[in-house]
Amino acid sequence: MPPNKSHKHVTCQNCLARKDSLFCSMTGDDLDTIESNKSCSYFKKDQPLFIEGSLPRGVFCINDGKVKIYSRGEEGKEQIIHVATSGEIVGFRAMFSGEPYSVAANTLEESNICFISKSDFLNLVDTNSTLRNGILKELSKELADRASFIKNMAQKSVRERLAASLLLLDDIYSEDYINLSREDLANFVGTATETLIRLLKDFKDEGFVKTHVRKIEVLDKEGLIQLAGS
Amino acid sequence: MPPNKSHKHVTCQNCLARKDSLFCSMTGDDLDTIESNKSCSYFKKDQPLFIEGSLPRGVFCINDGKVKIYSRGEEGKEQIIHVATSGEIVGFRAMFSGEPYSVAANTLEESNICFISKSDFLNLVDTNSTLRNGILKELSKELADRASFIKNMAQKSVRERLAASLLLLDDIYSEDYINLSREDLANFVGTATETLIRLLKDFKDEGFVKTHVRKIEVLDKEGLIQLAGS
DNA sequence: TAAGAAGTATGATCTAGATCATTTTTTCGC
DNA sequence: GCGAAAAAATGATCTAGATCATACTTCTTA
Repeated sequence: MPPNKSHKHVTCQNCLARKDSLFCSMTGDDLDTIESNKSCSYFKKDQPLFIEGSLPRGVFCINDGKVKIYSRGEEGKEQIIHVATSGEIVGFRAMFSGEPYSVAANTLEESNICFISKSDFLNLVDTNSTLRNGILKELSKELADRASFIKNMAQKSVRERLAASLLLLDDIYSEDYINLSREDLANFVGTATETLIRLLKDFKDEGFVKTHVRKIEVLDKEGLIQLAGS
Repeated sequence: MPPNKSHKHVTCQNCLARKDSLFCSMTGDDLDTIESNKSCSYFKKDQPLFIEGSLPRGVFCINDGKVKIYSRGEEGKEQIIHVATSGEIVGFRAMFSGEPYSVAANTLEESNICFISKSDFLNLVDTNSTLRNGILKELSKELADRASFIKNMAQKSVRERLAASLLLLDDIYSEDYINLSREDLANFVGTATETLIRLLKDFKDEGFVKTHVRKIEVLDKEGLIQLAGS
């Protein structure tokens, strides 16, 4: 029986996730404003935060849980762009572009997620230059990440990409085992589910990972780094 | 004989490219500051603006010409992420992230490009909120573009990607024919040069494009849109 | 706790596209 | 304008990985 996360109200002041987030340096006053205007909800597994094409009303702040950011191709196949975890703020890109969401976001597991309205968030960004600089920095880093994502997609084999993805996910899941369905993992790596399953089996046989039913334990980081290449 | 662009000094005030750029709304004072601090140079074809891993000293503002933004894979193969044209400001991502360039930039043809130092640029961003918002918007849009780039890479065939790329480049080269080497085009589409050449031949046979030696004229936009899919 | 559904696994087959080799065309420095 | 070198084109071959079919396992929930 998994620990029941269910709903619990977390105040911004006490939010443990905040220290890892863009809001880490937020001062008393700003924090109070957000705290009194935010709403906090419990999400079950695989619930949408927003869908592709809809208009953003605010940003989501992950207190606890995991969220996949993805885009759906013509035949409905998802490409997962990012897996967000506690402390991350999701959906602020569309806040600035003024355009509808170009991606969708769903919870990957039970999660506690707060919501801050567009106006509250934009006010904050406008008045708090530390936050603003943090956001510029964050956007820039993501842009760099995506450039290398594109390069890997174009030039690396599925085997190499799987190794790189497992390392990345191992970081995101930190002390836990990686907990994604084979299909989600395939959609992150950018391959067919069957291919992913076969390669994962190879990785097991070669001692890089161990599976606990659907969860994946990384055994040999060094080996995977080797395999993933530059 | 191509028109000789060679060096010409352009003032920010008279810069025709500015109206399409992030600097479009810049006011007299800010403009004067930049004008007196910028430097303006003529670049020959295939000269680097900056290389992967080096530290940024400022941003580049394309007055006239084309610049490829790319990243090099293990075996040296380039993945072109973006082709920048007049009015675009190149290299401002790394300005905010505080990290070395994660990509490189080279001219694709003779170009006139101005340089604005890091401190001048950051000052401007800090004091000019219109510019700042423009930059946030621009970063966000690029992030969305790259998400769809990733999806296309993962899910579309080379044929579909070539169609999409030609449409994109046709826009960038606006009134001119697309002018990229087959190798650069292949590195943009994310395929082998031979494969690109073969597919381009198919496109010629099917009447979508016409080639003028190395230059490519798009004949049937609608057809390419059809082919490129969503 | 049983049955259905969803997820995982494996096998067989097929092809888009990479790779290597060679020829032809274009470009560019002298 | 000429010769070398780079770029473009074409042909032959090979394989990573997609797709389709089916079976097995693990979750759900009645």
